[in-house]
Amino acid sequence: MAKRTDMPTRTPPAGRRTTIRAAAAKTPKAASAKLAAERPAANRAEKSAERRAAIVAAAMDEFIARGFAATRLDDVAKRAGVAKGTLYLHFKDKESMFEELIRTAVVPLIDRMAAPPQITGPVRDAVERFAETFIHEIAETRRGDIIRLIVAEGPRFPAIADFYFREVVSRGMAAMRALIQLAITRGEIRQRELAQFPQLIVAPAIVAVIWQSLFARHAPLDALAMFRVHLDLIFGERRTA
Amino acid sequence: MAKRTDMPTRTPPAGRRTTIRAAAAKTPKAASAKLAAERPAANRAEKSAERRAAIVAAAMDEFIARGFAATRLDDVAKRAGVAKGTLYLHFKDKESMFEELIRTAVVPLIDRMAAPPQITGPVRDAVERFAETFIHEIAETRRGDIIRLIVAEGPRFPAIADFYFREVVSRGMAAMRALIQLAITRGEIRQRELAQFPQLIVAPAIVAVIWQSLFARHAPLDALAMFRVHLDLIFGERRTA
DNA sequence: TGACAATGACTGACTAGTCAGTCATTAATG
DNA sequence: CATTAATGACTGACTAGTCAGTCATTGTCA
Repeated sequence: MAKRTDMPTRTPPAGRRTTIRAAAAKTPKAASAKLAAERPAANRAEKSAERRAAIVAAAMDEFIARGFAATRLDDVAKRAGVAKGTLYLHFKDKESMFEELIRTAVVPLIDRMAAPPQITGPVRDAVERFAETFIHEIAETRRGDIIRLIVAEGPRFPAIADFYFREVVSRGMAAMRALIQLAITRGEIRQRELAQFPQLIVAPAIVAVIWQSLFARHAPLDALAMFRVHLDLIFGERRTA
Repeated sequence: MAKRTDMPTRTPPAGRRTTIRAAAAKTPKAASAKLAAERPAANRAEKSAERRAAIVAAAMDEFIARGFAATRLDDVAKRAGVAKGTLYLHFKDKESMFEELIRTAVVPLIDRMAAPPQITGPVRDAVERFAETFIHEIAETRRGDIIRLIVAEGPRFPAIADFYFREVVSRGMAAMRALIQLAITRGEIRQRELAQFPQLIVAPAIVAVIWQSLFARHAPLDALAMFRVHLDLIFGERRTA
């Protein structure tokens, strides 16, 4: 396989940067203003957390771009601006790194979904707000790539597929089903069978995510407009917004 | 250690060393012997075609199960019952093998889709027949895994994503759009905007494919029933035929 | 406060494999 | 027997994971 060809903005050779001798007004407690010239105050714990964050970000980029098997930890380290050994101070091995990464990345999804749906008006409005959030913050951002990554690697990482199903899919399905049922009792939705297949509500969003990854360059997709038409199908057409 | 981070249980080395002349002579264990024995009247061209088919089938299994990067050609050869060198008599390298494989596998999709939609009754019936075919022959078979494979590897194989978009997606979209427009003029579909997003028609089918790969074990999905509800949303409810 | 010691985060050369692709040798075919 | 097909041992490039050593930071003491 070809080696890296991109690798934008080569990060400097890590935090060697000794002898900076910044004219920092030394605080009484921390005489550690040497390396901390760049950032205000960074003690050991903070720096470690920063490094970990850098590793996580770098690993995310690489895994998304190449998938699990084709990602080289040397590249992750280089992109994070650390030595390879440092990776192993934060993660047991490549596989744990990958799984932990996915888990971390999925948490925002869960939080977003766990927010109470705010049903102060028509159910359709709640669903539409939900869809706007999803499309704006997931389908059109890097989080969408994570969903694609789960689809791609799920079969080889059952632990990840299980986790995702348990934490996101089944919960989201339950929430959707409740919403559908509410809408049915209110007379907003006529198809009672829809409650059996909450997947139908979110299917266009999933397709939008995939489309953006694979075909955006061929034919850009206005995911939100598409979803609004989809809602018209479910709730019946309506004019005002 | 090294890169033995793969999950699949490594197949044991099996019978090693020594050119086993005797074995090939008596039992149909050896692949070459088997082929020759089963098809007595196989000439060179036929045998070559058979071998190629065996390689294609084996490679498909491996690529689907492991993805491109994690698939070992040694395993493909073993599964196909040929030596590794034989692979290179049929394919230039691993990458060509993968791309050619996808292309080969996608042809049936195209053929299926290219079949004239047979609009002798309501448009809904045509779409429903189409969906039945799709779900029965793709979502519930190995071809569905190929779609997942394209989703998984597409970003790293633009040639494949391009090919798939050109040969399947854009054609399918055009066909769907024509169908929608016909249904609109006939009054079967009310939402005129649907013609702008033919993706909405097939979205549940795509989701079904992904669901089968990832979550079937957690919660089996009756894809056909789901699609019928979906069609009710689009065409309006109707009692079963 | 300044000097020295202890700590442990970080490094990167190195080990122990792995695997795509090659090619000399052997088998099959016509 | 002359070709062509097939084989599988071999090579070399590549990479996950390790670990002995470095040095910035922190703690201690006068």
